[in-house]
Amino acid sequence: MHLRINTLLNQPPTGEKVEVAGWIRTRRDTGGFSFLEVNDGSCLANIQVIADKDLVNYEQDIKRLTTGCSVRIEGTLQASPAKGQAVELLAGRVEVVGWADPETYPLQKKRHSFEFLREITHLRPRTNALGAVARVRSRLSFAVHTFFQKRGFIQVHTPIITTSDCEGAGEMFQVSTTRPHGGAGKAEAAEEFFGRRAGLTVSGQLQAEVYALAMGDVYTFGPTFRAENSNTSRHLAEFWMIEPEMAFCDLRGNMRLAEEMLKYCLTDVMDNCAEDMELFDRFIEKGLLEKLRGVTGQDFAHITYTEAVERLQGCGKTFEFAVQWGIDLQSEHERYLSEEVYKRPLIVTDYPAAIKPFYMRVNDDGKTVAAMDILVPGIGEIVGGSQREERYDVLEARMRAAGIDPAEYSWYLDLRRYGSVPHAGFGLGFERLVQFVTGMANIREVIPFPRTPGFAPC
RNA sequence: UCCUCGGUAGCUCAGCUGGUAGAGCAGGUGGCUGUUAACCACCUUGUCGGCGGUUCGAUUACGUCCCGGGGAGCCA
Repeated sequence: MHLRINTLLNQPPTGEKVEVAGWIRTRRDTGGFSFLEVNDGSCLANIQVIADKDLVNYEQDIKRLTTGCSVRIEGTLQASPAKGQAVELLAGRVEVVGWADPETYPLQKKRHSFEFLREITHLRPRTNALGAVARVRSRLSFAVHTFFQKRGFIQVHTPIITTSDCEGAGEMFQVSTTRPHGGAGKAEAAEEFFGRRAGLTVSGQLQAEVYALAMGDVYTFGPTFRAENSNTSRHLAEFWMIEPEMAFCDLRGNMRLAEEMLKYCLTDVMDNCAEDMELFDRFIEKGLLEKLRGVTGQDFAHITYTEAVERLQGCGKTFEFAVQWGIDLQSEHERYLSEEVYKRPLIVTDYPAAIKPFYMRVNDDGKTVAAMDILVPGIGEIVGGSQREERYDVLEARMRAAGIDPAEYSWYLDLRRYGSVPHAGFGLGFERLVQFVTGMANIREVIPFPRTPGFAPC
């Protein structure tokens, strides 16, 4: 039975016989033996293996080992006489499990550009940076669940195939069993598998509300799909979203939860992925750890949309797009506020009703809604949420005003007809969180298999 | 989708005003008693993103399409 390298590296060199299994990163020959750097993905560090020339297969196997070969090695853990590692493995047996022809294997023992690695999506987790991203992503996911579970939230698996659009959330991918050219002019809707138009979910929020109004505090954490033709370093056609929804909760409670959750996740990752975070801090974004500690160490800033507009109009800075009440804040405005004015996460609340979806609760002024966006330096909007409209009449009127047929959403309106309560929730793009935590510039590097317009290789 | 900059060896890039290309790394061979971006010597590698036109001749200038970077819109 082999041991994971991360556990081995944390063991004292007892001289015990152990086995590791992993992939060769580099081989260095020195006179009578070779150094092998073996990585198994359990941690950033490799284990250094000493393979002596007296090993039976030294000439025919070990001296032919190159980057990417898989090996199984039995040996004794010993203290390393040289600097660079505390322990090393003195090999007693080196078995080559799978060769990797160096003439064609694309990965080298040097740095590659992320653009190049994206072309070999299936091999890139074998690199330091992408491996670190994978571990941090996994830990973050765990932290999200831990955070909610500790607070008694119930996880709800909302549907991936849905027939209700979450208005304002972007274009849906259609789900259909009918072939594009096989319709032969028949009534297509009647042939639909679900008897009506269906698509991949753009948000689990509406269904999460269903369970919030039965179970109190719930959350969803699953894949989400947007058929938008957006080509940026912050957008994916398939991404993961975290959406808590709380009954008997207002915007204030919603904001508090979002802030606590972000702080919990950042702290957890810094505590549990120190080695990987060190890599990001050194090579990906200088000052990353300081930035993250700045987020966990102070309260988020708060400003209303109206105050933000006044502030932007009076700041003396000229923007490409003019700032005017009633028009949504542009990226440049959000960046200015979070990066230059506050220099920390900023929560903007109470947006004009006209630019927000129908389900957001109308404030007493009749012009704004109880919405909140959390803007984070470098990423922009990372959280979007609101208190939901719990008043039947107001909600129905808002739906009609938005051109939505209330009959289509009768199930949603029923939640207000029977035992309605004030409730609130938010959506957090998981990949944007991973981006913020790792400092990775492009969102395509923080999801294992990115999907963007024209790109879905495997 | 729009603006903008790019696409040259396996990778990262150089190539002035049109005359079919080069450096580092990687890879191969040999050397080296502890290396860790190993080191030293020698060697190999190209439909110059695709297509079309201009030209005696296009990697270079033109048109178009594809892909990537940066920015914008949409948003998470």
